[in-house]
Amino acid sequence: MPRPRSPLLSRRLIVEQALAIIDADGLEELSTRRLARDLAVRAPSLYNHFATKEEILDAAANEIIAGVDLSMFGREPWPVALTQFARAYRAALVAHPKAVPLIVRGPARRPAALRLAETVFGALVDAGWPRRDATSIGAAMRYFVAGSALGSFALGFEADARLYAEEYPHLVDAHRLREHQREVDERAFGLGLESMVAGLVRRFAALNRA
Amino acid sequence: MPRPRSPLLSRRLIVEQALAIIDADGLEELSTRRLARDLAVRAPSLYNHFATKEEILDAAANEIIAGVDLSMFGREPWPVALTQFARAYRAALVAHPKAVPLIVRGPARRPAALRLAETVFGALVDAGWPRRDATSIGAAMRYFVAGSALGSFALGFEADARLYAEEYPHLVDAHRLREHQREVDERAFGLGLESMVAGLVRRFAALNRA
DNA sequence: GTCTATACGCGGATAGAC
DNA sequence: GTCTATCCGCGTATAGAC
Repeated sequence: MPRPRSPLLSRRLIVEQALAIIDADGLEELSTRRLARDLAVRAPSLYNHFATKEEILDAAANEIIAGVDLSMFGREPWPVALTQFARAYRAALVAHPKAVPLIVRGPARRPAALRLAETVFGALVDAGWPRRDATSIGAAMRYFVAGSALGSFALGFEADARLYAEEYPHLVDAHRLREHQREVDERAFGLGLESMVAGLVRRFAALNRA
Repeated sequence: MPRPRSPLLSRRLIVEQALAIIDADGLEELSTRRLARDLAVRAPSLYNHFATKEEILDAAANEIIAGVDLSMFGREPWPVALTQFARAYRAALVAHPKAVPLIVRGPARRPAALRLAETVFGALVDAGWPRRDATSIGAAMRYFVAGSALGSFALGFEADARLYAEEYPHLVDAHRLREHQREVDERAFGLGLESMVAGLVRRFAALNRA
């Protein structure tokens, strides 16, 4: 098949299909050959739209971050906005759990990720936080959200009860964590998030007393 | 070279070299060929000691977790112990930052990781935390520590000042984050950790008042 | 029972025809 | 702008020397 009348591919089509493959079968299964096959072309054609596979992954990561709701900043008091943001951030990552390793690399030059950083940092500074603390809070949020979305805590344990029974007495019920995976992970995220924000509120008050 | 008099390889040697390669050049560079070359053997020889490459990675992950100090539990009040543990946990992961994706998978059947879970969970329950909350706290700690060790916040930003100047006014100084990477990331971890523990102390007090 | 030699299939990427 | 052909390196698997 020589050059077609109208392009068979586009950056948008490629990114969409890449995300679909990642969501369905994981990052390891995303190969240029597989991606091309699902788009009904040959692998080298992809290189007319992206210089490397890396660029395709970068575009997919930007797409995910672009979906994070940031509208609470400037509309809610900072502790409320921060909590809502963390939940929205986590929701976006959990919607594509197999793509999380991509996002953890940082904003780099991805527009959506830079806009997110700008918004969160700006809102905290506007609320009265020192710039240095605002940076720390933004970073801490990313640590916690990314860590929670990267890998389930509950799924890290085997379903085999005998594994724990003898040697790990406190973990006698650990084999049941998998059954309640969603609930266990969301409860842990909620507890950690609320605790961290409560601690920040205390610190903010102490800061303004001084 | 036929069969040598004494074995050239051992599980310990292989795991040590694997960690050295990961630390030096990253997970992607760890191939069986590279690993074998650095050990002065041929790649297939590795399969006499490990069934798959996956098993080698698993053993490396266990080695890292085995280095986490847990002695503070049962010796310090739980808020102090939890804080010290989180710092020790992070230190172990930061010593092998490129191996963090391995550890985030959870304890599975790795003895050192199971011992860690057993110790942390047991200490919290012994201190008076409900089992469900103790699970959440253990999970939240893992989220935060893994997220912080997985990828630097500071290094996620480019050193190019022009990237931020026009479109992201609040990020005018973001290009300098890289210069102070260690300090920025450690300060953020400390702020998040102290805030979370402070919030947990509050919650614990409320729990015991009820 | 440990290592060597060798082969297979698949990965990312490039050159050049059309 | 997509194709064919091709390169190199990866993990895996098996046969056989000793």
